[in-house]
Amino acid sequence: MLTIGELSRRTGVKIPTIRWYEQAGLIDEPGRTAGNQRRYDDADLERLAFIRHARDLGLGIEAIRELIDLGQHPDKPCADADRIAATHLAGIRARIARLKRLEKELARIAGCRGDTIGECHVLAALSDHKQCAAEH
Amino acid sequence: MLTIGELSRRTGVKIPTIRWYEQAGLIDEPGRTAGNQRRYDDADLERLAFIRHARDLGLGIEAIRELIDLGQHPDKPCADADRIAATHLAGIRARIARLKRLEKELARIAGCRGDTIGECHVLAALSDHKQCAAEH
DNA sequence: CGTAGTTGCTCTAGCGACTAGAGCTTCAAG
DNA sequence: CTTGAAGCTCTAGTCGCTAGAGCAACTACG
Repeated sequence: MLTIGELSRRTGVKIPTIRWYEQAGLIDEPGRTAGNQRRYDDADLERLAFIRHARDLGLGIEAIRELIDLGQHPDKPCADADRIAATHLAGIRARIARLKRLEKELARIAGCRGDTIGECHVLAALSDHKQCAAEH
Repeated sequence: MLTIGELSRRTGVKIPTIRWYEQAGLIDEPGRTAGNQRRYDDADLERLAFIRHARDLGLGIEAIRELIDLGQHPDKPCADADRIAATHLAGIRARIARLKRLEKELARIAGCRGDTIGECHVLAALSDHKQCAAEH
């Protein structure tokens, strides 16, 4: 039996966040002591580690909820879980592509050789989208 | 003299967002008609285009506020504006690096060859961080 | 058994950067 | 003068937590 503090220490998830996950329905409501304190078991620990890992990989709460639901039904097709991961992967790739465009543009903008704001081309470039090499 | 709707159309910034920028102090409170409606001029248009462009490049509101302040003082050193852009660029590069690590890990995880959830390695990999090739 | 100190509880509010809606007023065209 | 579009303010909601107030319970020591 783990207190919420121990669970937090073992998973690296902060205490208020654990309670928030409970509230959001990602983890089951745990048992309570006579004095109303939460007590967790190893299943809760695993569940929370799963959530933590998925969050670290950037999955959203809704996607995690779906994955947990799937995990409850071992007979459902694996393709469902795969689709969630693949969708998320595509999202990440899109974000990388966009950030790379921004990086290019900003790298071009930064590094002003003027002295004062009046002749600063950082501000000029930000004022005028037409100075950009590409869309972003 | 532009209405808020025209300003919105010309800059691509939605009407509530323009009002929000005003509230946030990024644009000056414009003049009003006798009937209390906002009327903008070309300076407001430029300011908003600047904000829009900086936002598109991913700068935060606080950074934009600083840049606007700098723009009001043409005698200040250009290095200040440059520092903001460079800081932001570094942030973007860090985000790209992190997303690339996630991409690698997810690409490895996705593409399950099992049939049912019970034998799905997507869920297994998410449950167990030790299966990951690297930290993320 | 008493007490002190740590940990837990609930509830509320705040973050960034908007977005959406209700319910009302004003403007511009015919 | 009427109609319909566009404007106004104010409030609340988004996502994924995080922080704080004010209290209750658990644990270790004497």
